[in-house]
Amino acid sequence: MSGSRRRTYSSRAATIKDVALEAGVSPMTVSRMINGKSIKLSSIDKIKKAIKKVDYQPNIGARRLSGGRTYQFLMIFSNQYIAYFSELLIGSMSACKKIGYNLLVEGVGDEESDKKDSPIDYDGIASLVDRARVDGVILLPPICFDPVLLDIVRDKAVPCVRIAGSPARDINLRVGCDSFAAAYDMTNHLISLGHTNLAFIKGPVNYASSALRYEGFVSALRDSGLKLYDSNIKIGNYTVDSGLECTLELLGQENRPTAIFAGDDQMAAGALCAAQKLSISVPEQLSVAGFDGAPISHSVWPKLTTIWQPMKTMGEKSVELLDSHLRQLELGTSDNVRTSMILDYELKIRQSTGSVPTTR
Amino acid sequence: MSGSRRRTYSSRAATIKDVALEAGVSPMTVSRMINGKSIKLSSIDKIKKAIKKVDYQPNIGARRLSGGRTYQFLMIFSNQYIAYFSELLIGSMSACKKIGYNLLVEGVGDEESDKKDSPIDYDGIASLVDRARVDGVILLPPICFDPVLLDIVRDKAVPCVRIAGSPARDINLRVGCDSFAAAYDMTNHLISLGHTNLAFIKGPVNYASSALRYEGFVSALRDSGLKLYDSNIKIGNYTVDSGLECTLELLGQENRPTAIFAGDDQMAAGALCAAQKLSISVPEQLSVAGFDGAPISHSVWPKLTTIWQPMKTMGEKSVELLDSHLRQLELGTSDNVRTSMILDYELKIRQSTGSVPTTR
DNA sequence: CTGAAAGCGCTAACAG
DNA sequence: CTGTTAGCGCTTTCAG
Repeated sequence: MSGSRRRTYSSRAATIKDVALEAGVSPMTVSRMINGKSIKLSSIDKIKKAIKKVDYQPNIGARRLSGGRTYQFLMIFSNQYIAYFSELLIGSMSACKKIGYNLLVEGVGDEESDKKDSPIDYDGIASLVDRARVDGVILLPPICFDPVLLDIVRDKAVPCVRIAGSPARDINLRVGCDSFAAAYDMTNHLISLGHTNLAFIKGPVNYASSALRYEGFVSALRDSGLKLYDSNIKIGNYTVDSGLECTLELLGQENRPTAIFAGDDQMAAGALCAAQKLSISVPEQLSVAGFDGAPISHSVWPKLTTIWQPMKTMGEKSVELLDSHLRQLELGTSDNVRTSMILDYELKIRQSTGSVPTTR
Repeated sequence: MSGSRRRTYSSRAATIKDVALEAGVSPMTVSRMINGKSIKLSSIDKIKKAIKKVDYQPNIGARRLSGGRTYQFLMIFSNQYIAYFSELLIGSMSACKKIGYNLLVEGVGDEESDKKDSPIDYDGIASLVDRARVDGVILLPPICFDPVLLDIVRDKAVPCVRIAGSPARDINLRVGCDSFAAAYDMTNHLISLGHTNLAFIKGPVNYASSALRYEGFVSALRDSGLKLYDSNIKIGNYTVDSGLECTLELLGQENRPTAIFAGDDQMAAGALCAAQKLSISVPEQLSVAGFDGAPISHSVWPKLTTIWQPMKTMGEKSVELLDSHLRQLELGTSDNVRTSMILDYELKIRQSTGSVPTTR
């Protein structure tokens, strides 16, 4: 008969009491120390040693139960882009696990039809985005541009980090890449290949990222003294089909472009489809570039030249940012500063871009 | 002055007490009901209604603190297929949320190179797959076929559900689709289009799903009295590149097939690439079919005819299966039965398959 | 089959 | 700066 009280499993994990006993202080002092509250004289060392000695790890369950925090973060994403964000999700989950947090994930928007104007269940979200339920919110693009959602977050006054290419509204926390610079770089790559007649497929006009990417394109053109034809600007909606249609239009005109820079990889894949339909070979007769480094970018042929973004890291950083913000809030450290964490992107040159065709 | 006691935030979340009050029973009865313990007379209905009315959701922290369970499930997947499983992941997460569980997600295998034989960190996994840490494990393909992993799970004696097309080893819980039937159906679709010279690209030989899909293909051929040429069977590894290579070989031979059925959508996409490379138009000169209904299947052109599987539902069901198994264990209900939950697939006929070419 | 009592590990509130 | 007290929401005893 094993004399264990409850679980048949191994020995009980160390608690704050064990640490207190070992260090010769009260449990409360240990608790404060762990939470970085006010300062203790010299006992700080004793406690640290005690923690190590008994191998103490806080019990989230208990913390959540007693403290004001929920130890939960909520990530909100658009169903439409779920496959694209899986890496980011994994990154956030692993970061959460590290700091003893739980990650809730909520998809919004209609999965079947993205035709409708606003299929977002704002009320449902509002009930989730609440300090009583979560300590913080992570907003993924493109819903991080949604004004209604932004209002909800501000009204609920819950800490929030946006994963986006630009600052916005009242949300101070952000992690992202420099979309402008990335688009600028990509455009220069195209220009360095000899292209002078470039086209751009923008994303939806209400997404800030679309604008930034477009601006980067325009700036690079301007800085190289190249002309930008109005007819070379199309607007898609980040879907393969829209990329296909826009490209069909682009290639149907006289003096058609020799390089198409799509605002994202989906549309770039669509551009590839269009080229195929018209029997225009890529990259020999047409260069196509994407943006995002999405899985699809290496599932098509030719593989897409694109801007790769560190999705996993972005997921991790967003959680860490939220956590450190929370700590500062707790300590009362003033923290009304905008914090943007800008990560490095990578220009991935693959097979979909090449020199400008010589035969005209 | 708002009279709230602790948090300045909105109203407190519903507890078991609220439910008890609403239903007119003691909290204990509610607790028992939630845990499926012994049966209550008629109050079972009242409690159910009360739960809905007050919008009650169990507090994991509290449960974990008092009970012997960890209220955590662990999902293990292969990094390589992360994008494909995002839907499944979301399904599992939402199911977990519903039953008050926390979902841990662990990716295994090298992300960069899938060349190495076995880049799986078995020791790391072993320390996670432990009753003391998680109440159950969900194994995704293809790692759910990994013998070492299967051994670990059995040794740790932790409840486990596999998402797979076939039963295996000592793991009793499974959710999946009937891969054999699906492949059989797809093959018949191809045959009904008039094709008589069909090829198949198998997945890795050590995956049970590969074998089943192949068997379905072979059976359909046999049942239609069609001949199967050895040269029309190729083996890929579920990547675009392997699909491309296999197809190149397939189309390079004399008397080449008019339809290619790839074991998954990635390889089917590769087949499309190969056709494009050889200027063979799909579906006019060649039909291509995939399997999985992965995101990529509608990102390519022409869109892939494929077998769609209800990934989200599979994710949900896997959690529910684990949960009900746990309940039965707790109740002492004998439960050494194999439980397979087989979900419906759908044959999605899209643009990559068509009638057999008339011009030969 | 049901209820009451106790306690899981931790932290907010209040004293010292 | 520190300790005491109480209680978070739930489940495990243990009585009815």
